[in-house]
Amino acid sequence: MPDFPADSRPTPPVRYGSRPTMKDVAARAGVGLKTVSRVVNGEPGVTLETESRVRAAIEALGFRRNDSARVLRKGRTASIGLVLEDLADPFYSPLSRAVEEVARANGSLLFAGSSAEVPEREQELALALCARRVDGLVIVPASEDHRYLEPEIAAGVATVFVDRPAGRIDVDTVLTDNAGGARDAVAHLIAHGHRAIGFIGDTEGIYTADERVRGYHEAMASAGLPVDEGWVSMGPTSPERVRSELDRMLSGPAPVTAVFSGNNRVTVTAVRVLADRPDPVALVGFDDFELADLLRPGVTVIAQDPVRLGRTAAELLFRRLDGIAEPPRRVELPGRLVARGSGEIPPPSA
Amino acid sequence: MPDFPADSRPTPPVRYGSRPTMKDVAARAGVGLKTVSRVVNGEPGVTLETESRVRAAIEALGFRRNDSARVLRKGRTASIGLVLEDLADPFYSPLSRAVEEVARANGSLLFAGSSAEVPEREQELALALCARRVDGLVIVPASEDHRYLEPEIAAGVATVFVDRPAGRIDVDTVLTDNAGGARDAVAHLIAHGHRAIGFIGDTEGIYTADERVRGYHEAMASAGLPVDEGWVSMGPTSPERVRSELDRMLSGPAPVTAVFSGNNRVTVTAVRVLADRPDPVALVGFDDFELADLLRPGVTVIAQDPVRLGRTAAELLFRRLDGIAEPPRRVELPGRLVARGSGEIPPPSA
DNA sequence: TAGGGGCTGGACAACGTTGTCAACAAAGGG
DNA sequence: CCCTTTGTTGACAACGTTGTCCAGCCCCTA
Repeated sequence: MPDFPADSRPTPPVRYGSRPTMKDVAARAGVGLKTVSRVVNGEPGVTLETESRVRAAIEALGFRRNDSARVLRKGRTASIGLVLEDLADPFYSPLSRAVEEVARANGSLLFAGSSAEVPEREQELALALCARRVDGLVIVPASEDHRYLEPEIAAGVATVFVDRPAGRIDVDTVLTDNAGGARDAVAHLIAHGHRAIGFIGDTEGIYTADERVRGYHEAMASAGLPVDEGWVSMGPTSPERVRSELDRMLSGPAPVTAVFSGNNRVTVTAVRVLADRPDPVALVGFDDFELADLLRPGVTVIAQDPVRLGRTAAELLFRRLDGIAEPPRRVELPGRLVARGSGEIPPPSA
Repeated sequence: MPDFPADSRPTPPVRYGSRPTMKDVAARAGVGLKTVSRVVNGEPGVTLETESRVRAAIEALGFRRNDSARVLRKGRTASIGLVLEDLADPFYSPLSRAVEEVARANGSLLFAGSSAEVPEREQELALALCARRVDGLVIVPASEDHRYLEPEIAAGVATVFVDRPAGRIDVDTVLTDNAGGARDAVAHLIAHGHRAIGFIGDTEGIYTADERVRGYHEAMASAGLPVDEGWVSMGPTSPERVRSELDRMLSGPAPVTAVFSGNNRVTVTAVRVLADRPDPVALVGFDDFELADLLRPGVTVIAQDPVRLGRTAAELLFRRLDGIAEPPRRVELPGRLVARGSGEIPPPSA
């Protein structure tokens, strides 16, 4: 029941392919542009009667506010970017979900992208996100030098690194205590009687890989155990490499009796390889994975908490966006040893 | 070696907190606004000498083009949106990675969001993405009525549904042949001698769940087998429910000798439950999962191809954006039965 | 009934970019 | 030597929204 003659002004036709704007809505409702804006944004100062007329026009035209224009005007985009190694990696996908959850709670949308462990791609992605003027960035770095982010950070893009630290810039960082977890893993094997323990890790230069091998060496050293040079292998986590390295370690001149695997992909391959062997070999893996408890024996792991990692990082980010100005923080979350059987296999001689 | 006196005009200071614009760059380089735009976009018609002066200014100021403004001007955002049930679900994360990969190949960024199976949240997310003026949407629907998308689609937002069809609108869709896969699964169990086969599926109303239970009934019917009313259970995939339903089916008055589980979460719980039983129970699951081959017995599954699902959907979307105008297409990808042992266990009596 | 105060509504500029168009200089042809 | 052509450059409007500010209007009071 419109209280004005419905046909007193021509209603513009719904144009396909080009969207109606506030101007169109205003024309159709017979009000000013700003009044439409007020209705759309729930601002006060519009009579109920005017508001309902505007709402009817919005409905009729299928109007939806253009947030690009809004962003341009307001400065804030209410979106954050996430750059990680691989969206599909079972370790990172709960992390991204946690980031998304926090973003949602703060009214933000999430841009997500995978670097595929290629430094140039990380940079390309991060800068593309900055060009979109994301309010903040959560980054699992693949590169070693992040000075390229300095202008962005100076311009106010809140930035938090997760899982691995940033290179050559000082920013908020959320990490797991990788070296500590590795020490625990190796100490666990030593406690079960092992002396010859192999380590198969990810490519050298990746922070987590380096920290874990460091923890391995520390644990061996503090137990007074020598490390044979063939016991440590760093490289790509491809099944082929892991398989051949494992075979080498288990059958070389100084064979290992236990294996510490440096991440979940390595662990999975290791489980496969070890299952083919006649004698059981002790195994502890870094990173938990689904069904680890269902295997026989269950796989003992150092479990990180990817959800907490992501949540902590995102919360830190939004605290920055709320204007908290503290020096960059470095949060380190503990790993947790979950004993399931594979790590408690004694050495053959014992 | 600038060929103009470096101090002939005052260089504006780098303002922190607010970013330099093309205007700033132009002022610093002593050129017009449009010339900066040309350099930034690699348009022809700029002398090498002018270009280098502009580049120097860009470098010095840390300028990065504001893509929000660009989007506003150009209309296309070079970004697409992905709405799915759960970013962290091991089934959907390879799908999202595949979508991301195709987006990247087409020069687009990806907005990702989880609906958590809540219809309102799906709609809220999809419309928020439309307000950001994404060029297209890939949606794994959680709701039953998608007419709310009609104005968006009319306005040119390319839209593709994956894994589940859209409700009450006619759009491009990419699905797995769920009923067919379910028929294969049940037929496989029947071929191994089973007559009493239970089905535990996801909540009724979810398309894939309904299709799979339909396939189950079809396979039983076409083998001339009756279905006891206690053999079919639909509901949430929580471990508690799955456990109690399984226990009920296996020990009731008409106990089943084999189980067909309706998705990977159900399957995982089923494996756990069945591992606790003294006698082996045959099991086939819908959806493959990592390590299914490592369990003893290996778990027989109907494998979908989430990567292909995602890739196909995204490619369809970009084909639409390239202006292909065909009626909406419905692509159905086959499932593949992977026999690993658990499905080949004979019934106890045999 | 005139004047003042509180609401409501609209005109206008600005956000940073790109498309259009015209100005200008240098080069070439008659 | 002038006119045309080619190539380089910049002024200006427009994209759709929001913030500022001012003009009416209504109601109340004196």
